[in-house]
Amino acid sequence: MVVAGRQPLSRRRVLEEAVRFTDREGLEALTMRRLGSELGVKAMSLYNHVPNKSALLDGMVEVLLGELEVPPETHDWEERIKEGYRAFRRLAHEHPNVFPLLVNRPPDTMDGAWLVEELLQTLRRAGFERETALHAFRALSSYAFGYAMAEIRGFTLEPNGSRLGARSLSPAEFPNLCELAPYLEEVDHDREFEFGLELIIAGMRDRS
Amino acid sequence: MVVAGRQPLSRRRVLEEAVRFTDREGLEALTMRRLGSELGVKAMSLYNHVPNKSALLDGMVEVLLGELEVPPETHDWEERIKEGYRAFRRLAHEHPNVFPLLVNRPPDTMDGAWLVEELLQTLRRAGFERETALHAFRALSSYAFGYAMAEIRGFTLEPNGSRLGARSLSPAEFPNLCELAPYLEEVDHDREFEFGLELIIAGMRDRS
DNA sequence: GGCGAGATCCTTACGTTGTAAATATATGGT
DNA sequence: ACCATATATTTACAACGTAAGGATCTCGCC
Repeated sequence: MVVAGRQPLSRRRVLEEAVRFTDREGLEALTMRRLGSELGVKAMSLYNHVPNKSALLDGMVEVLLGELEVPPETHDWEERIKEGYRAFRRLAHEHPNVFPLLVNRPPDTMDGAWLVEELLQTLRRAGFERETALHAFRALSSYAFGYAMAEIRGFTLEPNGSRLGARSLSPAEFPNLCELAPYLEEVDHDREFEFGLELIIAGMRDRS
Repeated sequence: MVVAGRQPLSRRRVLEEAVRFTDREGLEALTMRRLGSELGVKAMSLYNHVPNKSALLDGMVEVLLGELEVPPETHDWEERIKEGYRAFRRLAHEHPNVFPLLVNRPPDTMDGAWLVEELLQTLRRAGFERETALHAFRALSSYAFGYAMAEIRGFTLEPNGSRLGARSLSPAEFPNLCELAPYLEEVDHDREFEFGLELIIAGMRDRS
């Protein structure tokens, strides 16, 4: 007799739990044993649904990109482009510990391809020619990815460590940095992201 | 009597060998034992010069940024900005296996701060006000970092896997992507990077 | 109802990893 | 010559990914 028979494990359930768990505990806490126990199962059981850990991580990226919302068509190409990258950045906010997996594993899923297709189409319809559209697309993508990663892990170039926090730099040597120090932490990232997006699109406007 | 007494190990020597080794063999091949043996020493000896592996990686980032060439002043702010980010991107090319460490460990070194200071100064002198300069700086940095990472590890959004290489997408569903498929691989990245840089700077030009 | 096959899960075990602890060796100042 | 300090080694441990083999569950078919 079954009380509340544990619903059978499946690839999807494993992947989704992996994402949930990683959101909660961080990537380096994600081990096969830990994930197994989270699902009420021993580590080796996971190998029935996933060939190895690397494939597990791939699958998590798949789940991540599955949540990507491709924006509906609009008459305004600029707004559509922006919406697309906003949705991309939103992924980083919703899954800050999973998003960085994109660094090591460019996706193999259709979900990412859909967004790309829509963005490229939007650019082509806006009048950009083939290669210009590709270059612009990649500029925007690099920016959006770089910015989202910076929000999660810190800006790569800025000294934000404890040892060298901007307030310990001598204002004589680093006047501009020190002048900005108070702002560095409390910037409204939504606005800042929009600023950069607008910057690039303004540059494109000149060309179309 | 000393034949060719092994020069004494030191933090610098450890870090530099770690970078050299990682350049050659990749990040996941870098283990304490392996690095030790590369230096003619057992793993535990390294702990005399580095408190743990995480600190070793931090040190490698330090070495990486130490190679950053801050461009000399010019009268042309646009050119100076470009030179700065070119130098940053060059790091990725010279140490493709070390550069990605920047993702997890924003630097604690002065070397990075120098570039930031120079870039901010250049922007201020070009007439941008404080916060605009910061936003623009971050837009450029995000772009440059995102692009460099994409060169190393693949563009995050583009389907470039084996399963889903662009040529296996149906042209009916993905006309724009398929149309571009032949170009995706053989783009001149130098040119493309410059294109994006110019795009952002053009956007800034409108504002100053 | 019962049986057999395939899917699912568990146990055990192995090699590797980072690193703590204790020990040994070399070096340099007095 | 001697000792303090810095450096190197040995040994050991817990945690990791996962191979191999055995146990158990599930479900279609007689």
